[in-house]
Amino acid sequence: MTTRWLTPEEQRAWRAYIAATHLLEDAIDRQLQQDAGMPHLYYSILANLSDVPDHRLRMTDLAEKSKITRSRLTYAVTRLEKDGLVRREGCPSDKRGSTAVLTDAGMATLERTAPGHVETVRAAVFDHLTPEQVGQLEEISTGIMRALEGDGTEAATREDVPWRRRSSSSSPCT
Amino acid sequence: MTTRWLTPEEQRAWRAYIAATHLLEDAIDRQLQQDAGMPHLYYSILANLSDVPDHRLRMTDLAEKSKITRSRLTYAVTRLEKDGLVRREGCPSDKRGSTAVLTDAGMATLERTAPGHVETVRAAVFDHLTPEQVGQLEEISTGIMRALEGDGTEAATREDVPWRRRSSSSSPCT
DNA sequence: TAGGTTTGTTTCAAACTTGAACCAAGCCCC
DNA sequence: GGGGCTTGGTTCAAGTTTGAAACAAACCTA
Repeated sequence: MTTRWLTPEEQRAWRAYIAATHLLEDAIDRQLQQDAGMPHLYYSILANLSDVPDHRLRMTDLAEKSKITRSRLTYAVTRLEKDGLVRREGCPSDKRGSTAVLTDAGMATLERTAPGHVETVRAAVFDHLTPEQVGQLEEISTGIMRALEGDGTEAATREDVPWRRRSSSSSPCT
Repeated sequence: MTTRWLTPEEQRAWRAYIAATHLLEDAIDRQLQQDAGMPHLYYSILANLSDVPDHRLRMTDLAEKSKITRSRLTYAVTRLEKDGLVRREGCPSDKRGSTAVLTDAGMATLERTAPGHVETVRAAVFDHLTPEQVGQLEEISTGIMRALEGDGTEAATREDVPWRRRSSSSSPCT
């Protein structure tokens, strides 16, 4: 089958998207490194914990929620634990499991640095988007997400796609 | 000044965008690592070279075009040079400068792997976007780009805005 | 034209990411 | 109740990224 190349419009959109993404991640990383002493991903991990009942999550669930590999999360949590922002707890009901818990210091860091982070995101993104565009961004992003995660309703045709990840649901381990 | 938090709609859009971006970069990196033996960024660098007259660009211009730091580019080009896909040439007219040139092998690699890459991008992104959404994606991305390239982290970088790019105007270095 | 500044690029160490290999602990099933 | 498979998580080496510092050539400017 011959390649279906991108149309000129698609190419322009793709290039703009790639460029915007690079610039944005750079800017956010710089700001958070400056103000919170950690890259964006690490901040997101804290945020993801803060955002869940009891501020605790099984490693696998936290990786899933953060859209990163377990290996990467292990490294990140090790660092955050060293900084005292997160603590690991074993899981009594499943001795393989371990649970990441946001500490008070972690919560405090989050609260102290959230305003600056939001301000950066606003300045870079939302301050010049119309409400319609906000909706469009969500829809487009959700579409990409679904295509890559699979939503379970379209099993057979996508079975061969190599990058699909199985979505798991492990126990809360409270 | 009190923080202007994100509205619920903005939050949803932001989270979806972050998630989509992570998943997409992962997927593309995996595909290209598989098929071309290099991460997306390195492929983009080759593509950026292929896309310019003579397939050659001063390091700084290539970094600018690729939206990455010079340091990162130096590392990448060193690796690509080791693989024979790019070659460095000195610049006679400005002895500080060096120029990255796409080799025939680099061009061949690009041609061999482009279809698979496009297919991945299509499957993840464009196959489920309407033409309107493609336009919206471009506009939103362009807006973010503008906000971040104009909003200076430092004055010197801002001087480099299109109308007075000394490197590209003064020394094509052919 | 000597000094200081700017510009183009590289280097270096420390931090981070990757993917495969690994180690337990649960699970299954005869 | 002892294999064999799966799952949760970590480890390890190799590769990549970062930001600051180093360098050298070019550009002032007095």
